[in-house]
Amino acid sequence: MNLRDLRYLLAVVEHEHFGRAAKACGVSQPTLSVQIRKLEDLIGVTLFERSSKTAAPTEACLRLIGHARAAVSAAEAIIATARNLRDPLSGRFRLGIIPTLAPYLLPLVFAPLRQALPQLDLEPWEDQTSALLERLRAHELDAVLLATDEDGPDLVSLPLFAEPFLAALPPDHPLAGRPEILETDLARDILVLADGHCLRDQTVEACGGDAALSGPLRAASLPTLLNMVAAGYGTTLIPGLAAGAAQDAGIVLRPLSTRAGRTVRIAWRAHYPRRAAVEAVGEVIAARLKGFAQGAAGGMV
Amino acid sequence: MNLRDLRYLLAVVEHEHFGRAAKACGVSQPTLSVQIRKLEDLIGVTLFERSSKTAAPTEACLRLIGHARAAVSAAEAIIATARNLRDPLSGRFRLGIIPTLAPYLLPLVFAPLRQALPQLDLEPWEDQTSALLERLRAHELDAVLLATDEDGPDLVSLPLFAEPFLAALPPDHPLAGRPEILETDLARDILVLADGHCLRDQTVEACGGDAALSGPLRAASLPTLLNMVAAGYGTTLIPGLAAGAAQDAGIVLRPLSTRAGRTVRIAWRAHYPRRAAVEAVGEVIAARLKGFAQGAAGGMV
DNA sequence: GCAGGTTCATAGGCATAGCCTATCACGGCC
DNA sequence: GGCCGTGATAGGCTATGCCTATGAACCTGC
Repeated sequence: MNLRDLRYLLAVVEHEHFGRAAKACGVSQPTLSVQIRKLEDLIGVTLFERSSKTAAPTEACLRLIGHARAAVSAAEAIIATARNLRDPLSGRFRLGIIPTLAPYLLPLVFAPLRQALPQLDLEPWEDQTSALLERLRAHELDAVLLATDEDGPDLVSLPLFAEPFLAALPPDHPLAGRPEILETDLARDILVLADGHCLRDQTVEACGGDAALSGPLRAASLPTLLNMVAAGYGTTLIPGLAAGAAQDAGIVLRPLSTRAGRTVRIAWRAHYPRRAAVEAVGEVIAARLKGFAQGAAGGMV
Repeated sequence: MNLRDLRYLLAVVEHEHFGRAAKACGVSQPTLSVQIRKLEDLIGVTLFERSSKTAAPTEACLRLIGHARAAVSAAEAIIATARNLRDPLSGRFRLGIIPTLAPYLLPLVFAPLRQALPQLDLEPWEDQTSALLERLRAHELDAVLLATDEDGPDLVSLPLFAEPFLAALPPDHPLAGRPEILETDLARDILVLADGHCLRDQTVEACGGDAALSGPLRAASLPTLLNMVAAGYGTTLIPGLAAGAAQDAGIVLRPLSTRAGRTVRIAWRAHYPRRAAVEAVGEVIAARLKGFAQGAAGGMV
């Protein structure tokens, strides 16, 4: 059976006349006659009582056309729905973001994204890098924002902006008077995040290995870590976008003499079909953060 | 768009794998790939994210498959419904019957019809010949039972049984003593039905023209006419099947010396597709009435 | 009663859509 | 690097759907 046949059927039911129905369908009358006959043979039911005057739908035909109408309109609904879905810059877009980035980046980019991509229904999802990559590979996310470097050949990514690290010190810390800090000087009393946070590993690496990181404290989140630093438990490195929050907590920030930092990327599956959406989102974020790397040293965005 | 394509689409959604979906559809994998690709081109939406591992439905695809399922199941409903409608001996059957026949014939044939054609949903419709033919031609009836001879080339008919006329007399009528009656002897005080009843015209004709039919009374129905005869207003001819009712009314019945009568036929449109149903109904009625012409002279069925 | 205009059905020819097999291209995995 | 898996592509065949032309049945009007 064919949707075309059902359209023919409905046309003949409507016109009760093969010739006029054929004209309405844009085909010749013989075409319609043959196709209707085939349909009758297929379903084993005579659909029309033909005479030299007219083609009257049989009782059986009238019982069937409800279903025929349903099939045809469902097909039309597919076309109509597809038309709305056609724009890759519209629809749901599930974006994974790491926890050390989300609370500081989202407030900056939410409004610009809404303005630049009004049809895109952005759904942020916050989790650590490995969990995000798992969800991305499972098609549960459309793209992720990461601060790490590699994720495998099945994914591709685009760098968005560079984010410098800053030394975060309690106000009364011995190093607080210096204009810049050397990371290795922090190692003595540095505090880090819990396992799984990429920022933890980057902090450890910047400070020259994990030898000194023996403290019992592993902050579950960056805000907690900032509070601990403010309370004088130790020092840490923070990503530049968190500078505002750190200063609000009463923490002294100093640039690193090495200018160490991390690069934030947007990553997605290599086969993901809405690449245009990913790139548009990335572009808006990159534009909003343009020049951030320079300005961030002063603690501003 | 084609229902086949939608079936392919649903199969790939279900299996998330072109090869297995192809096997499920009974076609080759390239066939499926090409058709899905065409569908994507047609609706302008990427339906699957292909990789070397699997074919994952896109968000847009998942929004569309509801409609696709609706279309496919509507098509299947057509097939299923058609299967039930396929038997011409099932379904509604609207049978028109003339008023001088309906009340006497229906009680005889209703049970046999129910038994012989249990799937046939018989709907009797009582009206005079011309109205019945009009409804029949308008496809509002499937067949009609008539006692006249001709109805035009667009209709065909089949004789079912012969029904003799009987002379109906008040018990105290001068002719009541005779064993048989000559129709022309009835003409003096004969009563007839209202215009439109075929029995009226047949009575007039049997009694030798309308010369004597000057009475003001034109009974609207046969039971009324019987009551008038029983009350001594005059005589009449009745169809054999009404013998029982006439005797119950206290009327004397006598055979006609000419053995005049009428033939009851079933008629239907020449193009009517359920000829088998018409013939089956006719056959049951004819079988029930077999031998009636002989027995009817004695007032029995 | 027969010509002319309906109706739908049929026949023959043509284009193409759909299918198959064979093969390619890519990626993952020993 | 070879091997298996995935889906995509190419070429050839067939069936199907379409057209025009024609036929058969029927009505209508002269």
